[in-house]
Amino acid sequence: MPELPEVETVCRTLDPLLRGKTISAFWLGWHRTLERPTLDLFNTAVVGATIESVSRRAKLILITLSNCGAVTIHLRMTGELLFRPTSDADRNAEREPYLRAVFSFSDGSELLFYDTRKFGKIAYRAPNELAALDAGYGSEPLDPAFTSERLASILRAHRRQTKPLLLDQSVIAGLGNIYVDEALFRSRIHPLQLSSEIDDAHIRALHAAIVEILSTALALHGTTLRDYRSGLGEPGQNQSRLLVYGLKPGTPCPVCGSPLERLVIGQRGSIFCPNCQPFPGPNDTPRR
DNA sequence: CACTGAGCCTGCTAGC
DNA sequence: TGCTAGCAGGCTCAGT
Repeated sequence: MPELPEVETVCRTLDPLLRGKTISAFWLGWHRTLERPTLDLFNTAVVGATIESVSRRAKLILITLSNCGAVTIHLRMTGELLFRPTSDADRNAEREPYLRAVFSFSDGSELLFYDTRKFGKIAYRAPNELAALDAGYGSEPLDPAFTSERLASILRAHRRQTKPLLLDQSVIAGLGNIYVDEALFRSRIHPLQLSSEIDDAHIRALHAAIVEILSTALALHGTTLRDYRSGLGEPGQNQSRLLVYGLKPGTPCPVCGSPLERLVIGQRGSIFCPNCQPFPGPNDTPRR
């Protein structure tokens, strides 16, 4: 599932390819893929517009148009954007059933949106809607402003279980289930640990883990477990770096050998090592 | 405010 | 081997 590094890779791939292109037509294959506004209003806003840039906010792809509005695309679980230099009749025959939308450009190229599970969303945001959209998202973890101190203030501003807090896009933008499990494992924090009660050393470890994991994944063009592909159809290479995500409960911890455990937290499967990531009980003495 | 659960979807897999 | 029930989960919304 695409998280920050995967979405960023898609944007970096597509930006040079789409800049300056004029949208000549939009085709919609599944009505719920278009989130807003109506198809008529979407066409009015988008067809004839020229693309200024492709960028990312949280896990959202922003295609900024010449009218200063933007097409936003959320890949959710299985969405894929694929650029094609020419309109090809048999573009991807076996994938055709999952083609949900197509942007055609005036030079004959096109941008295809595939999405097996139909969770992905395309929308148009008028210029005056973009500030509110941006304000709805929290800190970008790869922004230099995301320091260990910033993370500490975020964690202490809430009294919540740490994993759901890290997944909350309005608090920290771009983290998903894979990278949160990996970051908690590396920083030895139990996913249910109360965010306001994490000590300084663990906060520093968590900050370092988040930045390191995301930077490495980005350098390797993302993690491909099944569906994820860049804007040119290339898989990422980060999957070999995952330590615990995807392992089954009972599997020996890669660090200490204890059996890993699985919990469902906020409707998301969570894998962790009960020995490396102990849940701090009420009488627990502070750990060094 | 924090948390829970339903709903959206369909391919894959575990278990019979 | 073949079938089916349940799992996978990002996000929104309603309810406690």
